[in-house]
Amino acid sequence: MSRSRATVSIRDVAAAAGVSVATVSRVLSPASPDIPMRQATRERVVRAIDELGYRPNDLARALLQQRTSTIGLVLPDISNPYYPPLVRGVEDAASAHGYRVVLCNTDGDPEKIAAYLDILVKARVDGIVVAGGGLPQLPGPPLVFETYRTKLVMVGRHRLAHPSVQIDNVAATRAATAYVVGLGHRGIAFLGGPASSSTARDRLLGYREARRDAGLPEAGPDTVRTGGFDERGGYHAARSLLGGEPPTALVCVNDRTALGAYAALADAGLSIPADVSVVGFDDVPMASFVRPTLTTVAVPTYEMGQAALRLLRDALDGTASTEPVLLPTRLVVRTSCAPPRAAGAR
Amino acid sequence: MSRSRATVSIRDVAAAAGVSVATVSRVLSPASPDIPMRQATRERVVRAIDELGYRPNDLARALLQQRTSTIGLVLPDISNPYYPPLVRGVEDAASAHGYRVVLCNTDGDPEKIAAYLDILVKARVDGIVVAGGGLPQLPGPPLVFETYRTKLVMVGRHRLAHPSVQIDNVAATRAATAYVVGLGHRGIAFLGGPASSSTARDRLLGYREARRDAGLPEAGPDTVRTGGFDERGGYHAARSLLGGEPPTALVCVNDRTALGAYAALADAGLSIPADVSVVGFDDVPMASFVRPTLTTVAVPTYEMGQAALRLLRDALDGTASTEPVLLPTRLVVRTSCAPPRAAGAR
DNA sequence: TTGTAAGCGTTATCAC
DNA sequence: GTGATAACGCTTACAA
Repeated sequence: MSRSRATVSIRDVAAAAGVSVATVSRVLSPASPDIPMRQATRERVVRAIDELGYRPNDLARALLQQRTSTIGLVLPDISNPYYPPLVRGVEDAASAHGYRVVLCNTDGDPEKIAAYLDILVKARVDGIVVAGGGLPQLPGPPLVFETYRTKLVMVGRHRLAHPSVQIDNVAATRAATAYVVGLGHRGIAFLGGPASSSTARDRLLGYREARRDAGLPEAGPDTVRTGGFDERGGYHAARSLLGGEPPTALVCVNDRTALGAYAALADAGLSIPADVSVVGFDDVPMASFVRPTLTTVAVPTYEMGQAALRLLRDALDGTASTEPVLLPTRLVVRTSCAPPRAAGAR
Repeated sequence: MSRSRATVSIRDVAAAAGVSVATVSRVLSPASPDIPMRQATRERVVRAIDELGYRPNDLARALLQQRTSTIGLVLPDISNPYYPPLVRGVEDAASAHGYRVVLCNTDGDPEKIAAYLDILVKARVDGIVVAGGGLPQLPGPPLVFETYRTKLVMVGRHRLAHPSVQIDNVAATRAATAYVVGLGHRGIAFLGGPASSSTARDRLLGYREARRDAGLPEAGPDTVRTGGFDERGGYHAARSLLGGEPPTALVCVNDRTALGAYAALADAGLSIPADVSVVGFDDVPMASFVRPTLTTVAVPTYEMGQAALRLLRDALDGTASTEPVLLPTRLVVRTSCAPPRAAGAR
């Protein structure tokens, strides 16, 4: 009555049911069905819980059990359309196994990354999924994670001894490029992606390898335009390429870049695929709704998220390998590519 | 040495520094600078912290202080491109004020919503931001939130006595429709949005009001096509509309729907805006990169996220009003609208 | 079948 | 200036 404690705790339930806190705890325990208890007691406790609207405090439980059932998800920017499916993959798998997900947008900024990792360790998350890189730049060996038994799983390329989910960017881009080569293209440019990104570097490498496979000359600066990862970057990269003799095909570092190129091509009065063929990467939802529909490499982003959480659970069980898990990509042929106007001309 | 405790705790630091745990706590306290302490002591503690790689346990702190510095963010689906900017708005503001964000995708499913709210209460989050509705369908009065002093803030329309951030969907769609009316259009259809969504209903209402303003006949089923909120929904809605006498302008419930309509129009050999004008809603990033660029209503999504977190902080301070905070929208005129081919014909 | 009590890692209130 | 110690809300031996 006087000075009632703020919220409802297990003690209030115990008092209301006329039992000890241990008994209440037993009713709430996951092993409850196996715990011998008088039926009447159990019912009294359940009733008290209902009436008081009691919700057990997970903090206290976590403190005792040394696990929070919480994981951190660290990525550059959820606004990048590449990430939402990944996030859902992680979250769906996480919630299916009783984990909560703390979202951390870092913009790829090493300082923000470091700050978030610190926060997550202090929150004693059971594990952390890191997508989009940025970790290798961390100062010093991250033994903090060992100290607090925080498991790390990476999505994408990295140089650390942690489990990871990846795709073969080199092979996928090589195959995508080979596809336009097979269509008869020779003037093939590569568009977008900052050199600072290992993903972009891998895709560029795949493009170079495909050129070599096809006996095309080494790609020079005239056929490779680096830039951003987004529509704007693709737009400007494509524009700058259209100045000289325009290529007949564009291999883009990702779909956003490709969609930016679509806009640049339209503005230049060039038609896809009659004048220029375009290939993307990622297969974002828009890829099948632009016209012409975009031929692109489908990345199993959602599945990568799921796989990352599975790896995290394995790591928590002590049964995780640091051997990267490679998920398959697939070239989705749609309508943005066609043979060049005058195949073989020149 | 023997049976060393698993992780490093404040006690280990105290032992290493040869002080009491209270002293370590004082060094770590936010008020540390104001606490009188011998410089040498402080230094010894700091050194011990560094050497042991100690990170204070936020759970223990939270348990004691009755606040977790964590908030829940409940929304239908992060994969819906409308949400990422909102999420970033919330998260940026949250992290700026020391809050962690737990992400909860519900697919709008009442059961998932209820389950997540329960989880969040058990996690003793300080507050919850609910976007995308679905709450009113919860069974019974949510007095659990009162019991555990969990503050709720809504983004979008709702019928609950909680603070909220909203936009005026009716007025915005009315203005957008008035814009195409002003261009001379009379055959104006409304596309997409399930009737179950209050947002969709509001936008439809705005469309109807604009028709009335313009002296157009009440919209019948032939001019209103409900459906999904996404590209697919827009595509099919537009297709079904193109059967009879096609409208000269399409007012779409959102940009995804509009982009779906773009595809349907292209497939039907109709050109935008020569044959049909299109207006969207939301101003997602793609809107300025499709060709023709999409005329649409810009929604300050990121700012809404920020505002939601501000409201949550106000609520935690006890200084929040349940009066909805209305953020302004803006019609962004681009190139998807033009006067109808034969203005006034018929 | 149920209760008592120790302890998870902190902070805050007293003493000294 | 610094140190004991009692909470915070729970789970889990161990007793009864």
